[in-house]
Amino acid sequence: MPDTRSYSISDLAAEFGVTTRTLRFYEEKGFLAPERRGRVRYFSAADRVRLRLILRGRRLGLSLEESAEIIDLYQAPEGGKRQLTALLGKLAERRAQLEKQAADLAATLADLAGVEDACRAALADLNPARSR
Amino acid sequence: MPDTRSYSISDLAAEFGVTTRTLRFYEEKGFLAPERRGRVRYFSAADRVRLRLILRGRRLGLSLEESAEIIDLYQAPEGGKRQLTALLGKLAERRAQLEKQAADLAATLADLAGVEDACRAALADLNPARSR
DNA sequence: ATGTGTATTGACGTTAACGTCAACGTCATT
DNA sequence: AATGACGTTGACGTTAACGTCAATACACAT
Repeated sequence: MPDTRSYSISDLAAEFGVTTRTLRFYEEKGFLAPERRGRVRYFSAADRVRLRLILRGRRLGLSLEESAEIIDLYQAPEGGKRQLTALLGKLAERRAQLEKQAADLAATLADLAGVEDACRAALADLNPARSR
Repeated sequence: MPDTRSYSISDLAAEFGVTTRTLRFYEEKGFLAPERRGRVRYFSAADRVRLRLILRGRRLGLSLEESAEIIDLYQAPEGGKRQLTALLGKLAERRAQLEKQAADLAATLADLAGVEDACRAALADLNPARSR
């Protein structure tokens, strides 16, 4: 069974720690497309996954546009040689960017680790009794 | 010699690929504090390093405030036990956030790698002659 | 003296990503 | 019939991080 359950707007909002306004905004901008019965929104499991990915992108500092573009790549292994080659190009671009970001991240973490060490050393110096 | 050279605003802008407006904005907000002779700005090597760190933070999706806070941590291993402990707390927070980001990044890269594989497979399928 | 280049300070404009109302409908309870 | 809980659509407000002028200053070369 393909998980036929649906989620209300406040279900999803609560689960992911965003406001309903955010979800309506995402729909308005085309980043989400929940089913509509009357005016009411019903989010599917697929919508939920998509939201999760969008928020992951957000935590990475990507714009909603960028997140959406990447997510669309996930669904795209179709088309002729031309399309596939173009897709590979886009993937390479993204990968390069994300890998640069990973490098920046590693550098920052290393810097913080350095400070943390110095900090512990200073603390130990300050209280030589119970070192460790 | 402690690298006594100084940089003009457009020097730095060109080197880091930002506009002079950006640098003035950073000063206005207190993220940079170049020397002033008359009205003209002279950026030191230290200013340059700080800018580099700010931009690194920016690439990570941090706000300027956040970058500045982190950078200030770098200069902070001073003060009494109370200060040091507080600093360690902040460092732990930051590290947690950045490590979550690293996880998100890894997941995204893995997803992209999956698409890339599928894409290559599709291409190979499409042209069985010269595989590899 | 006139231009050319680089610097400055306002000051208003812009975009993304929502926040914050207001005004309203619907359904289940009380 | 009224109260709440949840949903809806506008529509205007907000913040960060600059962009985009305009007007001005200063140094130097022609």
